[in-house]
Amino acid sequence: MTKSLVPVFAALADETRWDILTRLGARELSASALAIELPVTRQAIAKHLAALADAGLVQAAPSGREIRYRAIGARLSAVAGELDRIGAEWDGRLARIRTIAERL
Amino acid sequence: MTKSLVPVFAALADETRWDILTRLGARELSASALAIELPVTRQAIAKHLAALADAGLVQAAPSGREIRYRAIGARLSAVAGELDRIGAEWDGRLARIRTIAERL
DNA sequence: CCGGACTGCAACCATTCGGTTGCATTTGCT
DNA sequence: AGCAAATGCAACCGAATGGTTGCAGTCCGG
Repeated sequence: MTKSLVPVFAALADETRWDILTRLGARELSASALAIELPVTRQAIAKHLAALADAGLVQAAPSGREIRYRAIGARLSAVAGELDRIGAEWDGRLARIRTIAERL
Repeated sequence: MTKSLVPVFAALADETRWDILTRLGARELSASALAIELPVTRQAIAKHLAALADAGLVQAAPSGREIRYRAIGARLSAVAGELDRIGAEWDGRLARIRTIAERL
């Protein structure tokens, strides 16, 4: 496993996308609704939502003629878990090497 | 606080950079040494290292005429912590809203 | 049933970005 | 001292990316 993670970070590596995410973390909103609050076009937001949905960070909820989105915190936490694991592994290995070096 | 995080994700949003990071997580290496193992130029790697150092994910250790780098796992874990916190917050709020909605 | 609100698709534009080549500079080792 | 190895800087290139405008399609409400 260990499937890339990179696409997720790519999705998170944009200020506008974070703006969208934090709002969706507070309440469900449609693309048009977001377009009113943000300084960009609705189409731009639609693209961002597609990217976020692709990364599993957001979920679409069709409701009548509009589509509301909500942020998936669990996804973010899962990524956090992987990151923490990797970080610990790095520090662990380097510490082990240092120990060996000091023994010489 | 809550300073952007975005630059860090930008640094992590590249496959080559992860390749570099994982190798530096195993052992310290110089830019030239990395250039031998990876399918890109040394200059490209130098740029990546600069970006990673900027994000605090890597630390330079000058040693004679070469500069060895090592991955900073603690930094990654710190970011993981922030992410987890945010994710939990999102799910918390949405759950609270759902509870209120069901009470109607 | 028809008009307005919302979404979807496509072309296009400017900027950023990953990567390369080329050259200058520093620094260690014999 | 002098050569080889390592880094640094700069210009340049193609592809990806965030954003826009414009238009076609869909779907609820009076």
